[in-house]
Amino acid sequence: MRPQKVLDSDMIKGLTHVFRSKGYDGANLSELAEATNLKKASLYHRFPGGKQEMAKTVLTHIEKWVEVHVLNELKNEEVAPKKRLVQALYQIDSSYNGGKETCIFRALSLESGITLFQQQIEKGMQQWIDAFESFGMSIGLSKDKAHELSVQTLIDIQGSLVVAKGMNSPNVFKNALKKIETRYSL
Amino acid sequence: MRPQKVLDSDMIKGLTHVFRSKGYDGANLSELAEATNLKKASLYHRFPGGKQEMAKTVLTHIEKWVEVHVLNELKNEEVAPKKRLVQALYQIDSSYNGGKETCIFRALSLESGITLFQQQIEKGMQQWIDAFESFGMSIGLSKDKAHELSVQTLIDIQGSLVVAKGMNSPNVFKNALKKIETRYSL
DNA sequence: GTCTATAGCTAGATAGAC
DNA sequence: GTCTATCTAGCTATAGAC
Repeated sequence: MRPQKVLDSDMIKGLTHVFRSKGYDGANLSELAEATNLKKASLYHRFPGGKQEMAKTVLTHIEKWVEVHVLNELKNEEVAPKKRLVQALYQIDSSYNGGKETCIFRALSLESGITLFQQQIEKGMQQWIDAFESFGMSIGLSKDKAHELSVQTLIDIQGSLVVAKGMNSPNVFKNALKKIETRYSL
Repeated sequence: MRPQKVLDSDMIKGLTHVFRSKGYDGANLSELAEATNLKKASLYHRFPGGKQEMAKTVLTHIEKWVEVHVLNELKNEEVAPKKRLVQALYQIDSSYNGGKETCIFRALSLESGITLFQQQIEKGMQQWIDAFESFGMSIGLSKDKAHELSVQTLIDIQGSLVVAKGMNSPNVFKNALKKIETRYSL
């Protein structure tokens, strides 16, 4: 077996960046190849399922990232609630590059993307809601209240990213993160 | 002059639907032609600037819609504040088909779209913020508070549309609209 | 596993008849 | 103003050498 020229992790990083900024239709293979430092045919060797498999892999990879950096962080009862929340929000902030990057769920939510990835997107969003919901309950909120707040948290993140992008003001996202913190009033 | 086969208003309606659901890259001319009940060449006759001009026209048209159905509605001091707000939210609800349709700003906010339409999208979002901000002030909120609430309102609308689409649950949007109403506590 | 070269197709856009 | 027919460039994907 000949060694890979590019590590899986680096390759996925490149694919992620392109799909996030361009969406599914807007991402073309020339760009995906360039972003991964591979040629088109090599990408097809690694992803026999083509562009669709590439996007799916990106979604799966992000799912794992969220599990580690959001879900587990929020659940870590060895750390004080406030600190847990702050740390999770910090991770979120940097993963969206302070509001300058788009969310992959949104980027893949236009018709062609949602048709192909509805299940994974739904699961991914549910993961966020579950994470914040269980955090809310761990600090003593009722299940209903915790659920409501977790949905609002996801809405705040997604909405502020859309507005930050559209108005070219990453601060809208930054402020939304601060507001999320205050909503949990710790 | 030979009469138009399709009215401007109907044509724009068709274009709007395609761009909203597919985004700029995902919308292709065959579909745009089909949705407008015209052939490709006829579309080019009406839009010499091609696809870009079509999308730009859609944005301009929506800008006008918002001015009439959101801005003017919220400003109409002949109607009681609560009623004004409820009416505006009702218009918003039906324009997004109860959370099933995507927002044009979001659909055109991926890289190729934002590159072409940044200015118009920014202006369009500012219009929403101004509308709700002046409404907030008209019911006695401070300028700062009114501004904060107006930004939150736009975030709630955009975010709930993203989540509603991703989770295939239009109710997320419906609930967000209700919450917006309560936030103005009238 | 990676590459060059290319197949096969569809995209956006145009020419010219009616 | 609308249409059929067509151009060219770009797309996804594959073949086959190394």
